[in-house]
Amino acid sequence: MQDLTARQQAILGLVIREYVAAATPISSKVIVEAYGLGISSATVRSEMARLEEAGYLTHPHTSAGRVPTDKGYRYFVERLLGETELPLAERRMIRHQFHQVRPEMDQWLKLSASVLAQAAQSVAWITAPSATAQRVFKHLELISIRDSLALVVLVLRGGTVKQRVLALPRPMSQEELSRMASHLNEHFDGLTAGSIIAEFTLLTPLEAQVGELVAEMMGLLDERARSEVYRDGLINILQQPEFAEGQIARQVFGLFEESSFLEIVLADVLTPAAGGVQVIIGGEGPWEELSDCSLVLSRYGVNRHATGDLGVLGPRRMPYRRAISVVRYVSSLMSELIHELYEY
Amino acid sequence: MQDLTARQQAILGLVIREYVAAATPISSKVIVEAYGLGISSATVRSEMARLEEAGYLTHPHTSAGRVPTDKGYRYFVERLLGETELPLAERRMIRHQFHQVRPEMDQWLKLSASVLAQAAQSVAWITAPSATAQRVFKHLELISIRDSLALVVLVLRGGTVKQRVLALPRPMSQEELSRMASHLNEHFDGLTAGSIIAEFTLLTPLEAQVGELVAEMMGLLDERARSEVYRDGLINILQQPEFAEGQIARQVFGLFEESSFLEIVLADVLTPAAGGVQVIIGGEGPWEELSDCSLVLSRYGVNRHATGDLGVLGPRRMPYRRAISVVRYVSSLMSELIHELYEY
DNA sequence: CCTAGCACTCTAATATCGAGAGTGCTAAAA
DNA sequence: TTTTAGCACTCTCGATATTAGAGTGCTAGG
Repeated sequence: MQDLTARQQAILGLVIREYVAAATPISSKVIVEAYGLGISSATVRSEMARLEEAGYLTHPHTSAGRVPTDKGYRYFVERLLGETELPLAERRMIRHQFHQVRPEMDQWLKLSASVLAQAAQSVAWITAPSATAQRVFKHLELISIRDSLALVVLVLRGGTVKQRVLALPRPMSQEELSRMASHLNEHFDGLTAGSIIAEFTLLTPLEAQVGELVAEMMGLLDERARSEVYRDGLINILQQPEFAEGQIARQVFGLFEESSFLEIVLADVLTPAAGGVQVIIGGEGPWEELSDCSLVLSRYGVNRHATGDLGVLGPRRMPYRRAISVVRYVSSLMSELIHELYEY
Repeated sequence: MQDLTARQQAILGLVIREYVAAATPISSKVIVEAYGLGISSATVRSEMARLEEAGYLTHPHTSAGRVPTDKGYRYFVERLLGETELPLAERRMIRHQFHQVRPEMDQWLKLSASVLAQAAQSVAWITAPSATAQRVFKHLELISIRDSLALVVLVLRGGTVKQRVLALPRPMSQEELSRMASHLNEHFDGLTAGSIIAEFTLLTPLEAQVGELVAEMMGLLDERARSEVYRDGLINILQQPEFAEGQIARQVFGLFEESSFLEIVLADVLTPAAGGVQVIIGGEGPWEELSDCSLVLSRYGVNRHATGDLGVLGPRRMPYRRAISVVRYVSSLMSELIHELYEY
């Protein structure tokens, strides 16, 4: 396909801008009235006809205005977006919010989802960062909850903390538990889950049992973290006129709630091009049910150590520039925070 | 109002049953065809007319079937419900699910919401149990995450565990931290948040700083827990024909997402009659937006120690018997689990 | 007191119609 | 060659009319 003229680009851009705002097919008249290009509606019409021929616009029916096609949106996203960095004021505000909350991962995740949803006026989600590197034991603590119930607190190198309740075979005092913990700390220091299991021969049966739990916690981290998805702005999608009739909304909703769907997105789309912001427009993705939706997503985190995914989902008629900006910014902010937290 | 005859009760019950199932006004014909009472449709009609006169049924318009009023539902819930215990098989299944997950509060809460939503085919929510009794310090652990960042793990009497990251004024080794922790454990053992603050004069500035954090964690527990609400089944409400048009669904949705709303429910409704299952039908509650919804809710937990709230929200046309059964059962199950956990 | 029968009412679905918005084309103007 | 004014044409959308039928209320007879 040969490229569009500057005027065609302008018109395509304006049609998209208007359509995103109005959610109704855009006529040539609207274009000339709203943005006085120095041309008449007839000229706009003929340009529109050419854009339609080239596949960037389409017609719901003969006497209706124009609507962008997937190809049109795609061109817009790739060629006409211009500056996509979030304005400084907004960056400041978001950053400020992050400094307001307690410096803990779940707070950040919740806030990320909220910021994304708010800024893009779409549904937003973010997965907890999961380690892509081998997990390494750092410290273990055993705390008596009551007679034969103890709390295992596990700290990994990098600062991840996990806790789990352990039923003891017999009542044990805090002193006993502390002794056992310090013994295990000596043994396990700097080891991975696999090597911990190899140590079992040197331990008492009870210690081995704790070790097994520890290894399990280390191993399970990834799966568990992956299933931890924070969502926000579900209500936003109901506001959109394309989902006014519950039918479609319900479908999307269901698909989105299903956690497996997100895993597939990650696997299929994000892995190849980790880092940048990905945009999936309407039917481009392999999901029938999402053919009326667009996704803007990105991977965040520190490569080879801890990464997660985040993004927003909205109608095809999405404010792409805004969505891309905010996804990019939140993604980089989260990466930064993780970097700080892990202090590599 | 004088009481209904047995036949009127039967007809009222059948109308409600049918209406709940069909979501469409119920005619006299349907009643005699579906449930052959030994009477004709004309008789049913005249009984219906009397029920309408008495305020239990209503007419959308002259030539439509009957629909229950709030008063009709109320009568049904209070007088016609019969056995409301969940069938044994179902109780077993639910209990089994609870024994499948890890014995941790957040797992239970998540599962509760899911079970409620599933069983009542409605939106379900549950708040984390928050202590109504004074919190008492049990144990503290300080774990080095990296140079000048430590993890504070706090265990309260009763088994609640909370963790928080603490920025240290200078780098400290694990040994130093452990020493400080054991020192603080001696000082704080068995104290409440208030008494902990009184101890500060006997401590080093750094220890006092940790103590302050601990006191804050103890004090904040309630508020924090209250804001922790688990939801499930949001999709179910979209299935209901009364919410087919996004408008109303959106309203309810928004109200429900707003956490403040739940607090009000708790305060207004549950406090007076803690324990039993409460049913709020349609416009009975003070919320304009929920005039088309019904709530079935209950408080769970161990009185004066730790209680939370749970419930389901659905259209007025709700399967009350089922909803009440499952709310009651899950509530009692959670109470039991908490009781076990706290082992009073 | 119950029921069969019937007139009456109101909805919901379908068809019809006209207004208006918007296009595509053409012929003239730039 | 490109732009524009003008106009015929098309199609949707909302309003109105029409109709079928579901369901009631009433009455009179069992």
